[in-house]
Amino acid sequence: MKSSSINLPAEKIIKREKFDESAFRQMIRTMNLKVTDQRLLIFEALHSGRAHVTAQEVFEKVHAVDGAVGFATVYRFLRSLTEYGFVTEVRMGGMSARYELTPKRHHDHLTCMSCGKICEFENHEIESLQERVAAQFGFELTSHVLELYGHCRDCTKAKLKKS
Amino acid sequence: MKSSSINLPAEKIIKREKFDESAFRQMIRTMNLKVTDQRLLIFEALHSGRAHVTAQEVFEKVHAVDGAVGFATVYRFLRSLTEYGFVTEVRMGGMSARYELTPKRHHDHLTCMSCGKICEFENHEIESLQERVAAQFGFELTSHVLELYGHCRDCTKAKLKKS
DNA sequence: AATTTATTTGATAATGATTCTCATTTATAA
DNA sequence: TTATAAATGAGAATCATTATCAAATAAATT
Repeated sequence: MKSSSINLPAEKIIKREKFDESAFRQMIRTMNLKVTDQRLLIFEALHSGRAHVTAQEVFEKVHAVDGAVGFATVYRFLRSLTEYGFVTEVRMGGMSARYELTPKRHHDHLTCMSCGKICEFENHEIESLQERVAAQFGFELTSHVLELYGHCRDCTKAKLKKS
Repeated sequence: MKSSSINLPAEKIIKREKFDESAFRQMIRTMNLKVTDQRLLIFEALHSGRAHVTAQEVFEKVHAVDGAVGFATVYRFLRSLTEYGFVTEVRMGGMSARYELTPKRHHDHLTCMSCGKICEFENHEIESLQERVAAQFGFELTSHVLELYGHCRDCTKAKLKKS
């Protein structure tokens, strides 16, 4: 899909906790799945580098380590992880899904349409207003998607300079 | 895509203004496009029936009137309309895009995951909190997606009765 | 350690949504 | 009425994702 959407360029690598293999093994067992090298590699790929990756990107990282791993395995496992909530799926427009290890704290995203930078934020006021809206309509809320799009300071400046 | 997502069933038909062909002709000219029967049919399809339709659904409605109209024409025109903002694209998870004639007032959606009902709402407090968040990160906001998911009163009741 | 068995895997085909191609048709400006 | 750039429709192409299935393997059991 070439489409109207932006193509995300590099994103800053975020500082992250040390890779804890045994924790991942535990998660896999929690899902009633078997611990395999492929699955550990997928976890490793999710854990290092940029926070929001496509299945394709995960595949490429895993493939670089073990060229025998196939697409299907990556997609399959990402799906399981998403179903169990260990991984969160983020979608922007019609682009391919991006995945991240579910963060401890819930957060939403603010994306720069120029450079692709993604900022994470949490805002309790917004959350509770959402609950209120749902209640007004008699809904029980199960989840939500809040994605903000705009231009970051650097890109706004850069654009001004050009014109 | 069978996937994890729900398949939207029927949605209440919303009361809408009278179909105004000349207004649509005007919009087409504004886009620097030519007025064709196909395009008027597509407008007609968007204007009547449920508010949020897929390209496929639009195609079927148009096709029922004129069996000669093709997919491509529908997709192409929906894209133009979306680019010019006359139509708004709504996406839920990995499902196919749904389109609606851009409403006069901006609004967001609250969707029932059981029956597919879509409620529209607007909440200025949420909007301005979004602006505040963006400002905190030095972003200029251009757009946002806020989709709430849950279960409507009827479906919640129905589920309770079953168990 | 060897055996068993249900899972998992990878290659590849299939799918579904959407876009592209291109020869033909058509709206509209002149 | 004509000229011509734009629009159309049929079908191929693409892209992300999922399904299929025979071969490989984790882990429970002997």
